[in-house]
Amino acid sequence: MSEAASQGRGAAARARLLEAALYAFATRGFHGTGTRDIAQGAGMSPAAVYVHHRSKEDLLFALSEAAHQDVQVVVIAADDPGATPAVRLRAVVREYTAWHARRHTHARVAQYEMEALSADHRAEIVRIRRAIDDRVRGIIDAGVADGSFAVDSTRLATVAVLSLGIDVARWYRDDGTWSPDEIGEHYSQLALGLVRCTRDLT
Amino acid sequence: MSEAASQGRGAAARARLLEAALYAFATRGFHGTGTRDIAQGAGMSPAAVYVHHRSKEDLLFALSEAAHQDVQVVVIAADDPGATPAVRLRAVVREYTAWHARRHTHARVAQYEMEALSADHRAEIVRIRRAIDDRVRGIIDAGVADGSFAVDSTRLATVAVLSLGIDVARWYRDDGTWSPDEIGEHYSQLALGLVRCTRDLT
DNA sequence: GTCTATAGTTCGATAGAC
DNA sequence: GTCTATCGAACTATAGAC
Repeated sequence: MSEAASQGRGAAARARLLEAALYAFATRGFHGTGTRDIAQGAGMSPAAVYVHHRSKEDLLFALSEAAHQDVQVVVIAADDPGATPAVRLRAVVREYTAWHARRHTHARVAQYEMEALSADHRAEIVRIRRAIDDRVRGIIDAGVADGSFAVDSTRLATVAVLSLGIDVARWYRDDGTWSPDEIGEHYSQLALGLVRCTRDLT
Repeated sequence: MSEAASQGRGAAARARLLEAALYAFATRGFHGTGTRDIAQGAGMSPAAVYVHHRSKEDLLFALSEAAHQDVQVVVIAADDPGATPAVRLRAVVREYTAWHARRHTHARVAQYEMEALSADHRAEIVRIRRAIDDRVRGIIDAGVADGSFAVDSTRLATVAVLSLGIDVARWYRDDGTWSPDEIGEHYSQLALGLVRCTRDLT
């Protein structure tokens, strides 16, 4: 067996374990999930978990970091700094919210299992979250500055807009009425109302 | 010792255990909390837990039911069915949101530990939640009907308005910038914008 | 009603064979 | 790299003394 094939097999096992941990953490929470659940979900023995991951918490961090980086990429891709604040907010809320619906399994782990992370790992996650928060606040600041938006508190409006997207991960079900794209579309309109946007999007 | 005093002492022990369980569940989650943590928090031995409560899950249900009933009472008290939809929505969102900030410990257990409930207990909680959801949707329906509000989907707007309040329980900290009342006040204004309320409150 | 002691299970993680 | 076997600790809940 070639070295590359061996690495490929190892990487595949590592990925299977991550996926099994993801579904288990999302369904029953970090503390409600045993390493035996994860191993069984990946079709391996409990001992195999520790060949590919240092600890159960390490699995959680890998999942949380990947999810946070993913949503950061989505937000950056959706945001055109040259556009008007209304256009920017609409695009960012649409994609941020749709992500939390489409990737609700990842989102649940990322948003609701942070307390189970080690202090170092949590600090790294907080760093990414802060970057996302700052970008959204920058958009709302710009909208208030140019008169597009009217809110009493930019910070509280930012928290509220992000809350709308985050909470989708709590209630979204795959067999629900709306698709992730529909939710993103609706919510981006609701967000413009929330900041009392008085300019159209052109 | 009189029978009344004995009952009083028993009730006090029961309450201490409930409070210890509340803080533990809110901080580390249901599965992250041991019965030893609860007993220690109440200043008792692990065995004493089972004199006053049937199981750990029974403690969770008692806390979740009390919290849900409390928020239902707050919502009903805030809602005057004879008032305009704008006045009703403003009052309900203000009190609902302020409750999630003021009672953020109770709210975290109620909103984020439902999966740990038994099927029967969860069904009872869902019943209360549905009544709250229906009341808020009724207000938004009334606002759309009389032209006060303009939303594409009443159901999705209802979910969004409730999400704003619920998510406060996730991020609120006692040492934060805003008081529960301030958050309720701000959020009730944001909610009126979200439903594109075009009538003033008089 | 509270305690000590513990039953019986499951936990995260490791040792060592292959 | 995967397995079986298992360690030592923690878990929920109970038994029985006082």
